Amino acid sequence: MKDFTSTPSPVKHIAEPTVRRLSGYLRFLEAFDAEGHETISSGELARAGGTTSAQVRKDLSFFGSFGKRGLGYGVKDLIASLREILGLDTRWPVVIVGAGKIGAALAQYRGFGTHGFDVVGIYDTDPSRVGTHLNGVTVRADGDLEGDIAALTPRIAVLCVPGEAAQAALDRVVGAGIRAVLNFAPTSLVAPEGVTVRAVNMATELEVLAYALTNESRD
Amino acid sequence: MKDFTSTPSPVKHIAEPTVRRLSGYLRFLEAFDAEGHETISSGELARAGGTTSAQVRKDLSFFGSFGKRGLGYGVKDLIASLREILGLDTRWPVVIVGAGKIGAALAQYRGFGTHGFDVVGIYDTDPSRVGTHLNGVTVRADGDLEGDIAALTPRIAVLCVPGEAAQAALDRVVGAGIRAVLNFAPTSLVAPEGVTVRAVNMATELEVLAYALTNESRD
DNA sequence: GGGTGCTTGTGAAATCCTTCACAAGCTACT
DNA sequence: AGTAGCTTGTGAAGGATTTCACAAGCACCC
Ligand SMILES: NC(=O)c1ccc[n+]([C@@H]2O[C@H](COP(=O)([O-])OP(=O)(O)OC[C@H]3O[C@@H](n4cnc5c(N)ncnc54)[C@H](O)[C@@H]3O)[C@@H](O)[C@H]2O)c1
Ligand SMILES: NC(=O)c1ccc[n+]([C@@H]2O[C@H](COP(=O)([O-])OP(=O)(O)OC[C@H]3O[C@@H](n4cnc5c(N)ncnc54)[C@H](O)[C@@H]3O)[C@@H](O)[C@H]2O)c1
Repeated sequence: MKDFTSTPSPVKHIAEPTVRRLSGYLRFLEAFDAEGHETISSGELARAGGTTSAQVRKDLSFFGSFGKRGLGYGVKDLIASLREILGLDTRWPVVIVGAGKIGAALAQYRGFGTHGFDVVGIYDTDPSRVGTHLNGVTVRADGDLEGDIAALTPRIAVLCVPGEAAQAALDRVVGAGIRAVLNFAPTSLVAPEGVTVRAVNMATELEVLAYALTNESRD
Repeated sequence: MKDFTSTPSPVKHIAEPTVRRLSGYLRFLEAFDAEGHETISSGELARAGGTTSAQVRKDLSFFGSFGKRGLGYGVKDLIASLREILGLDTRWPVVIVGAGKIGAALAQYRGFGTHGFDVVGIYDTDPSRVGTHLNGVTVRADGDLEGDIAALTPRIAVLCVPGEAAQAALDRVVGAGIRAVLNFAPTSLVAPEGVTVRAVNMATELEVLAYALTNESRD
């Protein structure tokens, strides 16, 4: 054991790849649980997550001891622990900015809700879209954004506006108090310190694939 | 200079994070070029890409010397070099499997085309969707998949089918010769050696944000 | 033509992440 | 109760990536 006298919280600093893997473990465990399994070994989790058993154990050991030696991990227990670690023991209200093709698809995506995220508002500048219904949520005018964020206190915003409008949309949601943003526009945004911005960039994903195909030379 | 007598190709092995950053540089450079700038320094690129100037220079130095000391990098030259490195000096035909909300949004996404990827086919099992047009491409029956892949020789497939159907869809496109896949279903897939599968997982992205918010304790 | 100010390219150091290897611990079975 | 067979948890080693720091090079100006 280390000398933890100066760190009251048990968590020091977890790298993003680790958090991504934890999320992957959680997703597989939910399916595994639905199949009726009671326990799982680090090796099985590793195969599902595309990593190694040692990596799985290391990842989990950052947060405590969840397994039983000789047996493995209790599936339900591990799900609960991972949910708590990831901050999913509460539901997260989310706003979507931009009700175009991608914004609408996301608003109607049920996977959001089953993972603890609730779309509480979706906003668009186009008057012809305002007032339409998407999966129970009504599209509202973008002028309502600040007031709604103050009232509904979502902590995450998803940006689905055109690239030219993305930085302005980010500035607005940040100004309204949002500190975590998922950006679908293919623009790199600058955010103030303390605001986490993650980008989902289709072009980058395809380019990584193109690179892999171009350089598939060896083993 | 190193001793390269045993490596005919100048590229040894580039980590995926590096490729991702290169893709980001390229995207910013295209916008920077459109604004009429002639040159850019590693520091400017770093700020846009959320990294450091040393990182930018290291990333580029894997592939050669593209800059001029005291001046920076020629924007157009660097764009051309990055395109070649990433394998974007040719166009990539792509097939989409699943013409639902996400598949349709992607098929109509113009950003695909402007980055060198052409949607040459989109497939669905639902007879009511087959025959509809999306951005100039007609939805075809999923039975046409193998024949079309043989005829059109796309090398990348994008999976937009429900989670239960994703592994089967992967197996089919791989069987038909595809070796690079972008998966939107929230399922972890197993692919044979030599096939690159990348997953875009909304739940994971949001969970990383939730984790960041939950542990936003320290800078 | 020499000096000044910037910026690149790159070894070396530092940091971060992954893999290895094994003692410790649990269960089940004889 | 003792033993056999797995599987976890974790220091230590190993690799990989990032950061540091600085010499070398170019342009512009006086
Ligand atoms: N369609 C895709 O598959 C896809 C894929 C990846 C990324 N993207 C990106 O996602 C973004 C949206 O794409 P899309 O295909 O949904 O485009 P879209 O044109 O269908 O939708 C954009 C919507 O944003 C609205 N809008 C514009 N400015 C706004 C503002 N300031 N505030 C609120 N709403 C605003 C528009 O009225 C429109 O309804 C783009 O940046 C695009 O590059 C799209
Ligand atoms: N909608 C979103 O915003 C969103 C976001 C992230 C991930 N996803 C994932 O993307 C996938 C598709 O989501 P969606 O919202 O577009 O669902 P959807 O139901 O609108 O579309 C799925 C489509 O796939 C077709 N399909 C089913 N089996 C098929 C097969 N074997 N071959 C070809 N086509 C087949 C269906 O007919 C349907 O048209 C799902 O796995 C979902 O979890 C969706």
